[in-house]
Amino acid sequence: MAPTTTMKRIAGELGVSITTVSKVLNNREDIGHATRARVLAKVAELGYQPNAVARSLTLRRTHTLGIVIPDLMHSFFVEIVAGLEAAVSARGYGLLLCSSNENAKKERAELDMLRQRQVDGIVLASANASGNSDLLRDLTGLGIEIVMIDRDDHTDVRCDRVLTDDEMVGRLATAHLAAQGRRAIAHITGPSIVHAKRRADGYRAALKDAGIALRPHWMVKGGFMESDGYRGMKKLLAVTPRVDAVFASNDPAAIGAMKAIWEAGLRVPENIAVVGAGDIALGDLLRVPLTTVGWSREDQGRRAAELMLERLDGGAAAKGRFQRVVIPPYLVVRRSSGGAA
Amino acid sequence: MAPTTTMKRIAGELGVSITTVSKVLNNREDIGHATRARVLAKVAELGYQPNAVARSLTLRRTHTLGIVIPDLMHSFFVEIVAGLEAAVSARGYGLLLCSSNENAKKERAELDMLRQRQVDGIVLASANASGNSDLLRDLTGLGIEIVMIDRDDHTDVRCDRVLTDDEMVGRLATAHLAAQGRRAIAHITGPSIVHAKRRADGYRAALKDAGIALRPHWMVKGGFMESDGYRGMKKLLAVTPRVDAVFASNDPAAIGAMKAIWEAGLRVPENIAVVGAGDIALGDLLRVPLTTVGWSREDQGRRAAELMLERLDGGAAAKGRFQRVVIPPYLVVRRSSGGAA
DNA sequence: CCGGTTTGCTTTACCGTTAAAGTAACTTGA
DNA sequence: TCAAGTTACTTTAACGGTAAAGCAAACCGG
Repeated sequence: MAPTTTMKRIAGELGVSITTVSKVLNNREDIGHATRARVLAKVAELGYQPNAVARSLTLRRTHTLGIVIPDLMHSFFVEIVAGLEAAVSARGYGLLLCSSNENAKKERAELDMLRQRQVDGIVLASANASGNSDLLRDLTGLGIEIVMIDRDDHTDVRCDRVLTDDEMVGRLATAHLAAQGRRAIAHITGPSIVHAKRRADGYRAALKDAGIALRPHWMVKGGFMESDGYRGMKKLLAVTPRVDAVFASNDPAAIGAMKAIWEAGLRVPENIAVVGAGDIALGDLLRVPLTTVGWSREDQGRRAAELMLERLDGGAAAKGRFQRVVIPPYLVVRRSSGGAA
Repeated sequence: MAPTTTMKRIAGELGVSITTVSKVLNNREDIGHATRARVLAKVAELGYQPNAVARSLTLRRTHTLGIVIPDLMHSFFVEIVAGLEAAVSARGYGLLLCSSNENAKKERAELDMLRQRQVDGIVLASANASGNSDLLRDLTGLGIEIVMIDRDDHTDVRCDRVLTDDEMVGRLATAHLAAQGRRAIAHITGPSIVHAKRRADGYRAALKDAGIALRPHWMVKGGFMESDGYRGMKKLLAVTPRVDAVFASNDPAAIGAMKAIWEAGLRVPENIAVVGAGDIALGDLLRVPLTTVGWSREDQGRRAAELMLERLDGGAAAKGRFQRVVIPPYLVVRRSSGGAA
């Protein structure tokens, strides 16, 4: 194994002190022209690379961030990670990737791991921060910056947040269906988290704006899984008069709903129009391409990175109030809502 | 900002030496029962967490691995990362995620970054290791273990490899088409890398096994992108007598091929059967579900992790010859090949 | 030509941890 | 009863780097 090139070695071979080498590498003023040149030559000759671990220890900055997401198999989070990674690596930061597997205990373990590794900051896309806000407060107390993705609760954790406007998601989806002339617009709700509740709020608000009275049984309890949408739609199909449109709380649920509709011998969008939310990848390659409301996850990741880096590297000016950045949702019209080619 | 709890602080409050605390935490034998209990109590009281950076510096082990992939937006690599992350975090290792964006220069930069951060090992899913095998040799020379994913070239880099059997991929796809009674089976090749060449070898071998003579023009140059498949199929549609099946070198190319077929007013699989390779996510939600040959990327990531950890933590026994682990491919029959429901 | 400043370097200390060597006090065994 | 362990610690040094203080030699103005 090749001997590692350290500043000590460079200093030794040149007959100067280690500090001199350090100063050259950090562009300090008080080193003479000749010495600087000699050191630089040696550095190039030996291919010296600084040891980031040692550097981190003295500087008390690792230039490393942690990202904790609930599930690596979900394209949703991966897109956030992609946006984050790009922004973060461009600024010379490393990114420690952690998956909590939707499990609060594993999340705790990952957060502890990140703490021990002395990361400068953590971006948290928590499925379930609920149990862990004590830990999060500890972390901020230790000077670890936190940016939360898609979480508007746990307001006792002092951090920036990057989220979408979930009420607008529900509004856009529902208003679009109303604009297509649908009048019996149902909603398969999500799980009991703020996001889903706000989407339902948007649904109700858009119905009202369209002058449609919300009928009983139009809102059925669902969830964020395909099977939830399937079950929810089964229930809706029993409602008379039959609904002519449904807004599912996310895309997987919408896909489940379409399956239930087809099973019942009905057609999408002719009999029932369907709109989802989330704009998942390949959504346009489905048997019936799915109309959905999305927002840029890459932006979400990128903005999270920017907030974080601003706090870490920005001047004192950056240390102001914690921010809530909202990524605006957009409507993607495809065949399932009967709205486009 | 809360004061960080260090061993020094614990030692101070207890009136013992730092080493004593260290020994307790590392379960050394030579500490008395009473002292051990006092230290442990203090550790619990102050919620002490070891500083991994300092630990890494003395131990010369960071318990951190790097993973370098070409593209985070491609589900293929993400699945590998998922398998890797699970295995690695279960063993207490951290994972630094890097994307090379299919760019040899960025890859170099990321590898340098990982070297400076003193990672114990690097898992490399290189789109283009070509230019960087010098760097890779440097890294192994420094004692950084490397595991290459899906790469069988650069044999001068001493490392383990986890790959699939690409010839078998081509064989399975082609033999399946032959088994469906197709006789004019074309192939849209991939880019000029070993993988693609081996898939083409498998294609030729399976044709031979089926007693089909390979006709000129049946093999057209393609690539791994949807547009490559589209263009390749356009060319194939001009061949007479018309082919009745096509094996595309990967799934995106197969999707492109299907689009070209539909544009020509033909049907899949009735007129032309299509098989891809890779088994990308959501492949079964396509307008015509795609028959494909896949292999478990999670396994690939997991096996990479196992090889790596075995080398890092395993006894001397593990330091033997470098291994080539082959992940077996499997056939997924869906509608596009006319083979299933 | 002498006190003070500037220039260009070195010395010392520290970041938080572990390993190796050192050392008292307390057993042993013959 | 005393040399030779054994037990339970402490001291010292090191990992690779940075920051602060120190210090000679050259330079400068009056």
